[in-house]
Amino acid sequence: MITETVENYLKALFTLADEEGRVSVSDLSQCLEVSKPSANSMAKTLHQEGFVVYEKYKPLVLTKKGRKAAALVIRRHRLTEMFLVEMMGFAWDEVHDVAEQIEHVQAPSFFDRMDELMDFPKFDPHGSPIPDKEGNIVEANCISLSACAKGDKVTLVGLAQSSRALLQLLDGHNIALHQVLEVATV
Amino acid sequence: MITETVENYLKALFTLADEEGRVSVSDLSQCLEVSKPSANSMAKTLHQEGFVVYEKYKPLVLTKKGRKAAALVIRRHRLTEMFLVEMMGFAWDEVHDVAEQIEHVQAPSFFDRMDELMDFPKFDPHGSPIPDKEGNIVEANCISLSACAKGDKVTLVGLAQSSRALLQLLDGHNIALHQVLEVATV
DNA sequence: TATAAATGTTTTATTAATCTAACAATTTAA
DNA sequence: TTAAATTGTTAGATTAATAAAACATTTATA
Repeated sequence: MITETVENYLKALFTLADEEGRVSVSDLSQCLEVSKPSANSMAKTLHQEGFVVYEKYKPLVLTKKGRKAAALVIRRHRLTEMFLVEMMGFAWDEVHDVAEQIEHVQAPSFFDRMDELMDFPKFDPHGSPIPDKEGNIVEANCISLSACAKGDKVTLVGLAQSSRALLQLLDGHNIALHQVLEVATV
Repeated sequence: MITETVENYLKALFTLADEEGRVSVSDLSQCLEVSKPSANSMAKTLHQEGFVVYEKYKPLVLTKKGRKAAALVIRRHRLTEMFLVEMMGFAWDEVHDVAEQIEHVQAPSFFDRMDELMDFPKFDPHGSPIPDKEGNIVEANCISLSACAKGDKVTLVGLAQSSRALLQLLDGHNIALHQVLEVATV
């Protein structure tokens, strides 16, 4: 059975690999706040289990199996976040830590039921796409704020990061998802 | 921080201690399906942490601290079971395993919100009392079926065990909680 | 009460995950 | 192209939880 720790490493790999596809042991260790030897040792384990391709002194690359496993953890995380907000009345800046724990629950029917009760949402409360049951994830159809020009009228559909600080900052300015905004400065 | 394993031992102790108050290492190991050396070793740990009184060759007895900690795990378990049934549409024989996992989530607000959304239920879907936030648990105001006489009209308010088999047997006879029944044989 | 059965304990070992310290390889920059 | 910095690895130890084997104690029974 896949351990909680392995699931966390996979999730980190998936997130870090977003651009490059390749993740250094150093980045991995930093992201998870563990020592480099820990990340190194897990790299070997993940390679043995077929979740990553890994050779000494080379960065890690998720295999198809690893990518799918990671996407399914992220699916559970984002479904949970959405459930906490939509069905349980939590604010979008309160759900991360709880979801971080619930994502490891081994009970497909639990997440299926959440999904159903919410009528199969496609995005989480921060606008991030929810992978489907096969681990497929849709590319967000959007442009980043830095690519906008002054005066552009845009709809906020997602956040690249969703740290508590950022979420609360947006709250403070009464900015929420799906709102139409005008770019004031570049 | 109290580990998941410790929480499971405490829960077992609380349940087994129901009558006697004293729990043998053997019973504990059987209940949790671990070896006797494992249970023995945990007995020492729990004693060191002040959750039980334990002396070599003597049965374990929960301290006040241990009883409270155990009751709070059971509170989370039963709140979760109730939530799964009342708010998520699960059947009463489907909730045990999921609750077994979710009970370990470290997020008081999550359980508080459940409690609130259900309007502070006092019993779980099997009629077992839900301990309050201080770990106090009400004694069920009921008599056991074996103490009934033929012809007695009774209301089913709880189950001493809630194994899947029993729950499904009751389902098969269309017997549910809070139903008025007549004792047919003694 | 002597013996068998049950129960409890110690010792030793394993596994997963982690760390520190020391060392090796690679990359960057002078 | 050598030196410094960064990055990666190995070796050795620790912690929590577990179990098997061997032994000790307690309890039950003949």
